[in-house]
Amino acid sequence: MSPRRVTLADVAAAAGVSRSTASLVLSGRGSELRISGAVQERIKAAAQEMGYRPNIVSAGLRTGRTLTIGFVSDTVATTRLAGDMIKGAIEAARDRGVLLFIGESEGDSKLEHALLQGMHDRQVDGIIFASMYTRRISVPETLLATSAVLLNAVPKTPSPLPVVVPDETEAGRAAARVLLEAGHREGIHVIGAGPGVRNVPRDSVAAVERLVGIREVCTAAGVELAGGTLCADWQPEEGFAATRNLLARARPRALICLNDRLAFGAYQALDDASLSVPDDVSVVSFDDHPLASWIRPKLTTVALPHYELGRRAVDALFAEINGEHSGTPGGKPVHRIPMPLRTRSSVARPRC
Amino acid sequence: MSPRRVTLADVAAAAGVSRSTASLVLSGRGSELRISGAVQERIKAAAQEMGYRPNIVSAGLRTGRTLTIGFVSDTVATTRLAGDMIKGAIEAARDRGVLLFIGESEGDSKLEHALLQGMHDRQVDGIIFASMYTRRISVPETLLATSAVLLNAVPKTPSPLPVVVPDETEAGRAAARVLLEAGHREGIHVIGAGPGVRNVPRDSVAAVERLVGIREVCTAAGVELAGGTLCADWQPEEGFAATRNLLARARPRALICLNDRLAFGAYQALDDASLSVPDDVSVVSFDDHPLASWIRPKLTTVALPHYELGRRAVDALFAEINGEHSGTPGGKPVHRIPMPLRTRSSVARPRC
DNA sequence: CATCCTTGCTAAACCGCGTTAGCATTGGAT
DNA sequence: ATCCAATGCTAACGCGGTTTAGCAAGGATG
Repeated sequence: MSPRRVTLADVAAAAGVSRSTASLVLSGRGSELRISGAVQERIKAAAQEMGYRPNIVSAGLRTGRTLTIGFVSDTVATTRLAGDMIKGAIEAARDRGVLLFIGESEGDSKLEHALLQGMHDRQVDGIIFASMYTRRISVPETLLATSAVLLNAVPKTPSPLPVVVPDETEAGRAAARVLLEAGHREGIHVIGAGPGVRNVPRDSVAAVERLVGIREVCTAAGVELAGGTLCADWQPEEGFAATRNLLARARPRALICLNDRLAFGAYQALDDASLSVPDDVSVVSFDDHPLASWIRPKLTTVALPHYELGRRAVDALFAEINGEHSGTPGGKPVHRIPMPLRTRSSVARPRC
Repeated sequence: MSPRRVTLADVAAAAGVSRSTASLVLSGRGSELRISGAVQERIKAAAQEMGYRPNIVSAGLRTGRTLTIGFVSDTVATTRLAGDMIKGAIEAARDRGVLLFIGESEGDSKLEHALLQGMHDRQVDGIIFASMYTRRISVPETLLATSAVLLNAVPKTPSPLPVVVPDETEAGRAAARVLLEAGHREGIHVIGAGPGVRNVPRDSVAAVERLVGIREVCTAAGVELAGGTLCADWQPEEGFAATRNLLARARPRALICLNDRLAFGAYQALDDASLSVPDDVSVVSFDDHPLASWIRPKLTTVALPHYELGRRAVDALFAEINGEHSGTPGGKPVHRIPMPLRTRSSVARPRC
C-alpha cells in the first residue's frame, strides 16, 4: 500500500555517513559529539529531502520513552460534560508532542485491569486515571507500574499518586458568596445534601467539600443555613422531589443546588408552585451543565473546569514522569483547579 | 519506580530454554515447530508465574503490527453527540485487543497533518478519519500512508478509502412515512433546506440525502411538500427564524426539521404563535440529540447511530487492514448504517 | 622523536521480540 | 553398519533506532 518508510539507514546512506552519525545529528546531539558543520548540513538536507521521520516505536524500544500516555476513565469520553476533560488532555499532550491512548473501564475492574495492562504492554510513559465525577476511588495495583496521576478522583487509602481535582471548597464559598452578596441572610436551603457535612451521598467528595465551603462563608457572615436535603443520585427527579417536599413545609428564599441537574428539577418544582426564579426564590448551583444556559432564567452556577482539569492532569503527569517531586516531600501534590463562577440570571435580591 | 518488566529472556532462562523456544511456545507455534509437551508446559508455567507480558512495542517493531489504531476527527470527542462514536470504536477495538489513539484536528489542516504523522510515526495499523457531522471532505494525502476508513464523511473526489456513514436517505424516508402514516397529506414544510434537493447548505450530505428520501416517499404517496426553508447552520436560532417567517405567511400542518436543533427553535416559534405540538402542528426531526427526549412534547426523531457508526468503522478498518476487498471490485465499499426512528410525542393526526 | 590531546567520525552493542535455517539426537529401515 | 527421516531445540539475524567506547589523523607539546 505505502512506499516503504524512509529509515535512518536510508538517510545515512544518502548522506554518505554511518547510521550512528545520522542519528546523533538528527537528534540534535551532533555538535555535542563534534560532528563537523558540513556533515551535519548534509545529513539534515538528506533527511529533509527524503521526508525522513523517525520511527517512534523503535526509538521507544531503546529509550523507554514512547511519547505516548494513556487516559483511562470510568466513562468519561461519552459524557459531554467530561469530553472537555479529554480535549484538554489531548491539547496539552499535543503541546508536548505526545499522543493519547484512550480507554473506558465502565466501572468494571476486570476491564480496567485489562486496559491498564494493554497500555503498559504498549510502553506508555504514564497514565491519567480519570473519573467522570469527583469521588473516592481505590487505586488499582496495576496503575502503579508506571507514572500516573489521578484526575477528578481522590484515593481512599494513602497512595503515592498526585491528584488533580476541582477546587470544590472554594466553589462552595463562591456559591454562598453569590447569595450573601445579593443580600440573602435567611431561608437558604441546600438541595442534594446537608445541612451538615456528614449528610452526604456515599463516596462523593464534591458534596462534602462544597458544603464545607458554603458553611464556612455563611458562618463567617453570621448566617445559618435553613436546611438541607440529601439526594442520593443528584438527578433532576430527585431535585424535583426534594424541592417539592421542602415547599410543602417551608418558604425558602434561596436554593443552593449541589449540581445543575438537581437545579433543573428544582426549577420545575418551583414553577409548579408558581414561584418565580429569581424574584421569589434565588437559585445557585454547581457544574455548568450545557443546559444551564438554555433554561429560563439562565442558571447561575459554579463551573467544573473540565478542559483545564484535562490540561493540568497532563502537566502533573509530566512533572511526575520527570521526577519533579514538587512541594512538600512525603505528601504527594494535590492540584486544586479553580472553578469559575458563571453569573447568570437565577439570583436576585430577596423580596422584602 | 517499577520493578523492571519480565522479558521473554527472563522466562526462557527460568524455564531453562532458549529465547527462540520460549517465543515459539508463547505465541502458540510450539506444536507446529515440534516443541515437546513437557517443555511447553514448563515455559507456560514460568511465564504465568513470573507474570510475563509480551512487549507489544518490540513485537510491533518486528512484525509491523502494533495492535493500535488511530481515531482522528475534526472535533468529535468533545461533542456529546459523537462521544458515542468514540465509545463504539473503543469497544469494537477492545474486542480485537486493539487500543485507540485519539486526536482532534479542529479543522486545522496543519494540525491534522501533524496528527496523522504522529500516528504513522507510532506505526498504527490503521486510521479512522472521522467527521463530527456527515459531510464531504477532501482526503488528506497523509492519510493514505496506511489503511484507513472515512467515518461520517464522504470524499469529494474519488478515493480508495472505504466509507462508513449513516443511511440518511432511508432516514428521510422514515421521517416522511411517520407523517404520512399519521394522515398528513398537506401543509408539510421542511425546515433547514429544500423543498428542492439542490437548495441545501454547502457540503452537507445529510441535507441532500434526507431530502431525497423525504421526497421519494412523498412522491410515491402522491403528496407534495408545501415548502422548504434553507438554513445555513442548523442552529436553534435559525430554526426559530425560519419557522416564524413561515408562520407569517402560511399555516403548516407538519414540520420536518432537518435536525433536532432546528426543531428546538421551531418549537419556540410555534409556542410564540400559540400553536400546539402536536395538535396543531406535528414535528419530526433527525439526530436524536440528548435534549430531544427532554423537551415537551418529546420529539419524534430519526436517530444518528453514533455508537454503531464507531463500531462499524472499526470493523471496516480491519477488513481493509486484512485486505478483504469486499463487494464490488473497483468501487470501494460504502457502509450505510441504519438510523433508527425514535417515536415519541411530537406527531399526531392532523386536525380537520 | 615520542607523547598527548583534540577533532571527526564509526563499529558494535543494545532494546525485546519474531523467524528461519539448521544442528544434534534418536529410531527405524535397508 | 549405513542411510534417512523425524524429533526437539537453538543460533543468529532483523526490525529501526540510540548510545558508548574507541579508532585514525593531525597538531601541539616536551
